[in-house]
This record gives sequence, C-alpha cells and structure tokens, in this order.
Amino acid sequence: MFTQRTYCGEVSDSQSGERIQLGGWVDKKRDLGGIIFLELRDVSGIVQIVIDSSRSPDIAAIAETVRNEFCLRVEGTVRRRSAETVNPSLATGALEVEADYIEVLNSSLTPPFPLDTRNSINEELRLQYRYLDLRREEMRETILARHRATQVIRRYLSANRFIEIETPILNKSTPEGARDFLVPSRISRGMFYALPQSPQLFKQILMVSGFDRYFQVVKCFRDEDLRNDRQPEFTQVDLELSFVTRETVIGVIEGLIAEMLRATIGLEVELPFPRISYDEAMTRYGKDAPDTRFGLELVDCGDIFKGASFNVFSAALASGGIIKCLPVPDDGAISRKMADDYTEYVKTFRAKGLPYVRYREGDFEGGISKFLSESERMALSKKLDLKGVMIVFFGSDREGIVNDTLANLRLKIGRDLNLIDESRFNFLWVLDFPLLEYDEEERRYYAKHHMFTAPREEHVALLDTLTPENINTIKAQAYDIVLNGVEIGGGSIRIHNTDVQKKMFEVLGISEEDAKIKFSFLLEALKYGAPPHGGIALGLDRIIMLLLRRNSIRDVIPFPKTQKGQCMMSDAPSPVSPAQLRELYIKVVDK
RNA sequence: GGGGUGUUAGCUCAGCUUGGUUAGAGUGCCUGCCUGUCACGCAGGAGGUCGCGAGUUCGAGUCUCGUACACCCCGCCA
Repeated sequence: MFTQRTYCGEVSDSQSGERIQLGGWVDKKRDLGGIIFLELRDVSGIVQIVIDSSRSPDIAAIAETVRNEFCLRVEGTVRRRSAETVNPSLATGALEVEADYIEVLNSSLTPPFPLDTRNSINEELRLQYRYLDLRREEMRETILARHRATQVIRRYLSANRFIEIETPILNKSTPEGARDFLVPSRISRGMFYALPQSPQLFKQILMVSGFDRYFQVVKCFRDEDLRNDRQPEFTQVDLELSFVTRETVIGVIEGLIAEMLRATIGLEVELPFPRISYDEAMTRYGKDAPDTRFGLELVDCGDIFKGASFNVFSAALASGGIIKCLPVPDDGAISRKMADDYTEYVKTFRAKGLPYVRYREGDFEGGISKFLSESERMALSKKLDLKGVMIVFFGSDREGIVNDTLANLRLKIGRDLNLIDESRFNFLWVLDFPLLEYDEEERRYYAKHHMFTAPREEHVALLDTLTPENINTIKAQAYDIVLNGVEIGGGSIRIHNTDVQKKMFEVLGISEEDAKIKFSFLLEALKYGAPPHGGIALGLDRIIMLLLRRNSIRDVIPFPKTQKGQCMMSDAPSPVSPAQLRELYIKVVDK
C-alpha cells in the first residue's frame, strides 16, 4: 500500500512541492473548525499535517473523526510554512504536509495515560502498557540511543579484530557468586540447567580455542533482589583477549567508551581515564567505586585518638576498629536537624551513631567537642586543615562499617549541599584489588573478583603465608571501571597456570575433587596450551542509564521487571499446568 | 528476611494534622462552535467501591490493625 514512505521526522525542505506518503500515529489534533492540524508521529519524529475543509471537505470529514493514537496513512504535498507560522520547537517545524488523502488504518482507545512527557506517570501503569510508554519521545530516544550504542560496540570491536561468538544460555550451575536461575531438564530427570550469570567460563575456553579476541553483547541472569540499578536479567558487553596485559584491556575499553559517548550523546571524552588504586579509593572515599565529581574526602584519624579518653573512640580502636572522619564546610546548611537526620541515616549502614563536632574559627563546639583534649583538637585541626566554619563527622567501628557509613554519608551530603556537578561524566579505573576477602563468620576465604583471577605475579608466593590479617597485601590483576560513582564494568587477567590455579583452590578450600566436578572442562582445557588471557565485562544497561541521565535501569530496558521480579505487561512469572510439572518431575510444596 | 514512602476521577495531585452537609482542582474524555493552530481557543457535559479487609465511633477518605501492589534502602548481589 505504501510505495515509497517518508518518515515523519525526516520530511525535508528539499521535498517542498513533492507529494509524499506518511504512516504514523496521531500525536495531537487541533481542530479549528474550517482547518484541522494533525501532528503525525512515527519512530523518526513528528510532522504537521494540514487539512483545509473548504479545499478538501471529504478529507476534513475523516480528519474530524480521528483521535490521538489513531494509526493513519496520509498522503499529501510538502510545503514551506509562512514565516509567522513556523514552529521552532519541532525539527520539521518550517514545513507541513497538505493532505489530499487520509486513511484510518486503525482506531485507538483513549490511552490510559498521556503520551506527552510533561507530567510524570505512575511507573506501574507505564509498565503495564509498556507498548504505549515506548511511544513516548523519552522512551523512543532511549531505545534509539541504545541501538546506536550496540551498533558502535559491534563496529568498534570488529574493527579491533574481536569476534562475536555466542555462548550457551542453558548452562551448568556453578557455586559461589550470585544465586542461579535454574531450568529443569525434562530429558534428564532431576537435573537442572542454570542461566549464565556471565559467560565467564566459556569465554576463557574460547581463548584456549585460539579465538584470541572474543566479544558478545549478552544477557546475563542473577536471581538476587532487585534495586534501582539491578535487574534479574541484564546485558553485558563481554570481552576476553589473549596475549595481553591489563594495559591492553584498558586501552581497548577506553577507546570503546569514547566511541559510545560520541554515538549516544555526542560527547567527546578525554582519554586516558584517571586511575586510582583500590586501597586509595577505600582510604579517601570509603568505597571501591568513588564518585569523584566532588570533594569531601574521608580522613583516617585513628592516630590522633590512640589514647583517647572518649570511650566510643578508645573502645573502637581497642577492638581492632578504625576511626575516620568526614570534614564538611558548613555555612549553616547543615542544621542541627540535618545532623540528627544523618545520625538516623548512618544507622541503616549498621553504625551505632554519628559523633560530630562543629569547628568555628579555631574553636570546637557542640557534639562530642567536650570529650576532645586540647592536643586532640590541635592535631585534628592540623590534620584536617580546618578553616572557617566546618562540621566534622566521625565514624568509629569495624573498618567495613566505618567506610560504608562515611562513604554513603559523603554521597548524601554531596547531594544535599548540591556539590555534585550533574553535567560531568567522571570515568575512573580502580586498580589493584585484593585477591581475596575473609568471611569472619564462615572463617574462610572468598575470591573478591572470581576464583580464576590471577594474583599479581610477585604476590603469588604470598599465598603460602596467607592469614586473615595480611590478606590485603595480596593484590589481584583485577580492575573495575567506574562512572560517577557507579561500577559499570570489571575484569581481570586470568590464571592460565595450573599450579597457581591449584593453589587458589587450596586457599579457597575447594578440594581437587570438588573443582573437578564443578569446572573440570575449564581446568582440563587450561592444560592444552592455554594462552595467557584476560578480559572485562561492561554493564550496558547501567552505562546507558548514566549517559542518558535516566533515574533507573528500568528506564533503559524495553521490558523490565518490577522489584518483585514481575513483568506488569505479560504477568510473568505465572503458574504452569500440573502436566507441565509432571513432565519435569517437579512437585511444588508448601513452605 | 528487615526498614521507609506511596495508593483519592482515565492521568497528575489536594483534602487526613483537628472524624461531621453533596469528596475538589488541573488535565484528559464526550458534545457543540470556531480557517493558521502548535499545551489552539470558547461554551456545556459526563466521570469516584477514596487499593482491599477488619476494627474504633452515632458517624471514617480522615483514627487503629491487617493485607495487596509499586517505589527507595539494608541484608543479598560485584
């Protein structure tokens, strides 16, 4: 029916005088009686259609009956608008199409919510009618930007000799890491596949196979609770390279991200990205993914309070904890009430309280100031370089709690005081992660990244003298990339030496037998001339979310799940028939 | 598993503190008028199980308890 359709948003001045065909949806209708204006919308944008009832009464009669979101075929002549009727807020605003043919291809119910973006709409409703939500300009732009991003990823990586290879979705469940989504096997009674948390093992196998540069834009699955930036299924840009060091991986990713920024939001980014060590990030910001768009750094002041009379501090130090503080310039914005709110806030991170003092031109007042000795005051104002009017918050507890607390408090104050320049995109490499972490309760070691991550070569020997105390001296060849305080990717150079891998399993308390059952194929493969290799995975959804400044990851995923993991549109998950369950040898039991 | 916020017209929200006549606004929707609008304008009209269920009370949108759903956070996840 359409012989040569023109896209609404692409009607151009060069077509002036030409007769064109359009297909789209009624975005708006302005019926002035004798003249009717329709705004017709398709994936490319909007163009104004004019119908003059005195010149074409039949067409005007049809136009009168159309409503918003009717699907139309329109034919007519492109013409320039007179100077005083140009609409500068529309890309095609200098033009319009005088219709000589209108056909209602399909009528539409009145949409349950307005499709123009002025008002915020209940997200539940948007998700229920996602097909309408996706017609909104904001969502359309998001989907298109995401498309451009994935196109650039494929083009850039292909140009850099990466090969796109698919890996299985039905996979083997592996221990550790996130909870697996399981898929029961019908053919093998009582057996289960797991959906991949990432293609980790397979991409390493591909290195052994000699595909020295692999990539995939791939769905990954983790059965954990949802968050603003976490969905049970999400997309990774996954890569792996042979014969490389960390620097090669970093270089490839920096080039890729620069291209992605250009393609999605037209921004030039400065390379290379700054780098920080894990230790420094933890010291200065209290977390391994710092937001560097503003200052307010943490300062360790355990040394100042070594002999403190203030019980809270001395007790924390005595039990092996630390004391850090967060000095904040305060021109009165942090009122007493706010300080109290912050005390409540830090309790969510398991802090017992939030000691603070006010500093005013050399004097300490309020809060815990009466517990500070003269020498402590001196040392503090020197170490923190206190000037003018400031408020200093303290954290004193186990290291993890102090860092967690002050890192989050820093972010909250940064937002409250408007210290964050929202226009910035601060990329940051975080390097030299510890190889292992120690679980106090289970009294065992865990791999911080994963168990195939290589230690730094000069630290391999330290594995023999490992204790929970010296654990942080063993660094991994692991790296994260952070954007505005959000981890957007992480990877490592892998272990390709069987002896080192054995040692790693030993440390993690995984017996040779266990390892064989769980990863025998990878361990076997590594014995057949595995090349040194490493890689990284980027969280595509998160990157798009940050670049487009969307509020949540759900806003950049076409069909996301709610916090309870449900799809409001399709109603998944849902019960299945008893017959289906029987086939799978599955019985649903009560709690 | 835990903490918090919300749920009133198709949509966005007010009303709840201090229970009391017929639950309002804007917008959308419907009808009529209107030949240069672009958030068109003007006039008229329809539209409500105040999420659901108990309770307190002479009387509950409003107070209490429970519950469902959505969102944010802790745990979980890297």
